[in-house]
Amino acid sequence: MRDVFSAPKGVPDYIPPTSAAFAHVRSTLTRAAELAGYGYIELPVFEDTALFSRGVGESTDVVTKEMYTFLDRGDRSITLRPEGTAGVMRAVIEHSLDRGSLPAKLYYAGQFFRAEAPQAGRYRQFHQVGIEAIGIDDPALDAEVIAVGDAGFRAIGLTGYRLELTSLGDANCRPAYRALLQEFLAKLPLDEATRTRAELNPLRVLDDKRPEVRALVAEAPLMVDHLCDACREHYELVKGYLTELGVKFVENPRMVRGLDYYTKTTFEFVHDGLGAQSGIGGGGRYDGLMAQLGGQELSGVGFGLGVDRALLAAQAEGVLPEFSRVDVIGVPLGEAARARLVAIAGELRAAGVRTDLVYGGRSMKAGFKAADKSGAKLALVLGERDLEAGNIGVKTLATGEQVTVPLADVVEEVRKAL
RNA sequence: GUGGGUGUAGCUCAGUCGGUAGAGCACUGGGUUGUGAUCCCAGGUGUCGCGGGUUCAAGUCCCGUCACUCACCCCA
Repeated sequence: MRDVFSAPKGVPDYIPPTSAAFAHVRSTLTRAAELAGYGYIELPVFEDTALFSRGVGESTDVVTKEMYTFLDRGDRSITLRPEGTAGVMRAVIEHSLDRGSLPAKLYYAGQFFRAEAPQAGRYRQFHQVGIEAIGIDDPALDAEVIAVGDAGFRAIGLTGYRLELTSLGDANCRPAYRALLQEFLAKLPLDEATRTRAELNPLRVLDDKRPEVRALVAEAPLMVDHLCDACREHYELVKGYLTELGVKFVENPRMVRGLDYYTKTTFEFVHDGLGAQSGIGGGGRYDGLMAQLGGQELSGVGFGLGVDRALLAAQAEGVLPEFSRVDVIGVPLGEAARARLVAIAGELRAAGVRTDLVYGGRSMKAGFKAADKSGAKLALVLGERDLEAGNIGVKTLATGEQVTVPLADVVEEVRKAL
């Protein structure tokens, strides 16, 4: 084999026909956001490194060991965005969207980057569709955000996932709980790495997958049992609204997210058909983030949905439709016919019909093979005899039926037959 | 960063006891002059991941290395 270039480690290429399914999944998710009144925001894929270290949190793995960070030509520290919320908050503050009508409801779609060891469903460049509702702390908004994610996955056709929900408390009640949990964890015979994690972010120990650790923390105190009155009421209301919305959920009081900014409502969409990387989306409310990034003291709520993983889930469930790239393909017999079909293809495209031609002066048989493989519904067959008669053949490839129509009417006839 | 698995044609893979590499699919052309999917015929490619070692002889055995992959960790 020749020495050819390959894509960087852990970076997926999506090529036809899979790329059509990928685009479909992404647009289905963004459509769900649009249906709830979220406006599109287009942001850079790199930002000031400090935006993420301060926004996402210094104690997270994302910041400590997974960021693509480099110095640009002006010796500024730049980082390829590892998640979407910090950038949205930066833009909201910079453009004073928080001074307008609230909540500011925004959605985005694009690439994100984390330098992890790749494995099934985990890439170094991955795609997310995300939404953020900023500026109002209303449990109904939490429920809306969750429902939008759920609606997006449903619209793709997914059914094999569950929504896990919990509350992480807020600045009033979490510090006390955190101390309580740390006290509990300090008494356990944990290995060194886990002990370090217990100091840095004790909640994360509750989410450990190793059976021996799970057993150790089985009796650990849980945040949901130590919520302050305000957080408890908020959580109860979110659950009530979700029920109103018909969104099913299960409570998972041990759920922890990888980003430090979450408070109160926190959720994750988990799919069982994907192997180890089972989270297809997640999010929650973040009370302190905007102030942390130099903005007002305003709360927000949002999610990030994994497009790559949603695609894997859809493939695993077998719910993706077939995607064709063209509707009509012209099969020319001879030079004069080719010239005429080139013109007809232009007319059809202008009329909104996806049209391709068989190129390369191939034989009739090869032409029809190519037409068959194109996935087109109709083939336009044109030869010298038809030209003289002023006709063209319109063939339905699936059935083999062919009708002859006047050349002058071809666009109209094609549109009728599609 | 830590473990396991796998590297042979564009793809999926076979290759026995060491004897200089095969199948299917895909692709292209043809099967009588204007009709595809089935069928038949024909056509091509490999530094057997890479580097060393053992041997008369290595895809096959040994060592190293790289890549891919799955899992841990973490997460979309």
